[in-house]
Amino acid sequence: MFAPEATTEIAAVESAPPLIAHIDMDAFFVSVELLRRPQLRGKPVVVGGSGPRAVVAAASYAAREFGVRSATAMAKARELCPGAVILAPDMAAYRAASTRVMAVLAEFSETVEVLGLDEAYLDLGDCPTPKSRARAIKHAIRSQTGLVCSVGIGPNRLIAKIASDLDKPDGLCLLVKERFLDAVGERPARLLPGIGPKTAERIGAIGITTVAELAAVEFEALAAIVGHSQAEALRARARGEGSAELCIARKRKSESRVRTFDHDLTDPAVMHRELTSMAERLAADLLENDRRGRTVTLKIRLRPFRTFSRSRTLATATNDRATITAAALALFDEFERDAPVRLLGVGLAGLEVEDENGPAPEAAASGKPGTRPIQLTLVDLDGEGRDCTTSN
DNA sequence: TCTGGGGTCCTAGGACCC
DNA sequence: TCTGGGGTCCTAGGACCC
Repeated sequence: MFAPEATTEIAAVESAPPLIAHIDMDAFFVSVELLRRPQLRGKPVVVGGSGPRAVVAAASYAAREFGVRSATAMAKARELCPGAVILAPDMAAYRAASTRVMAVLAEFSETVEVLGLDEAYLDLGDCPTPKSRARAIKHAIRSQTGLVCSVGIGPNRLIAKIASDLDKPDGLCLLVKERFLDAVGERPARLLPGIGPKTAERIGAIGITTVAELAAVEFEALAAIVGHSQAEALRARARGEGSAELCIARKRKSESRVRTFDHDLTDPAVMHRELTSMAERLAADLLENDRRGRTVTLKIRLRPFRTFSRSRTLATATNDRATITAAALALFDEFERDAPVRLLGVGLAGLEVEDENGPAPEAAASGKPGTRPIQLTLVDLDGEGRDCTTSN
């Protein structure tokens, strides 16, 4: 179905839109652990914390057969699968493995959008033989890292992502737009990214449970329950419509540290200590990367599970330890608690990047002193650093 | 499913300005 | 002056994703 080399260009113009591949590592954290513990292959293995409130970070396929999934409470996971081997997360190892995987992907395309540690989109352009390209990618990842992935190929990000999920693990699936509803129309609408438990329940209330039903729903009926804007987005997704633009240099917009306590806290002095410690770690990391932000956010979760946030925007961006700590403690002291505290967190939003070229664009635009403000502003307008979130 | 940690985007109301 | 409309910023909460 794909044109031979000589007519590639014509084929691309006529029918073949640029193709996107979605690469999704299979049971990533577990698979990294298995590299150094090969004797556990095929067994139920769970990566997760050990505290009373820990959850599963990753489960092997053998463990999934017992009903253990990501985000299952560890206590529940042990109950479901008493024979599971439980391993503590080793994020440094997973980050290192992720870096190796992404390096392999970079050999195949200049345009790679990394999403988290275990996923990426890759622009295949008008590749005439996308399936053999995908096989080559899978083979390279396996031979260079020892890890297995699933690849989905489609005309846009949405279809590529869904395709990568259809054939897991070790999958390879190419899905064209025309066949989208044939392939997933009868599947639950929950399959679509952006439809979580709440939205699934809401649309279920008007009788929509499958992708095909969502694709065919009368617009006003859908808009009445999820709003016009979301209705538009959901229906488009159900029809396989989506963007094919990748963003290779996303800028982080906020950074935070949160902690759920093994036992709920009631002593304000202890909470002050915890907040101070988180604010200091946050500030240290921001300082190390030369990032500053203006809005300090306090996150607080009360027993049993009520979550609140309070924020304050400062006059200028900062990464100063004392400033962030003082703002977080002030927000905390102003908050009226009526129950013990399960979680506390400190965040900084509205981040600017201060890289080697000079101050962040905001600072440059507002006339603050900097080394080379004009160059940076220009680079940022049309360079790779362009913020792509607006073009989606 | 007694529910982690680190993110993103969206919505909605109020303040404030012109 | 009894009262418009648009734009932007800030705050809080919700939903979702990996």
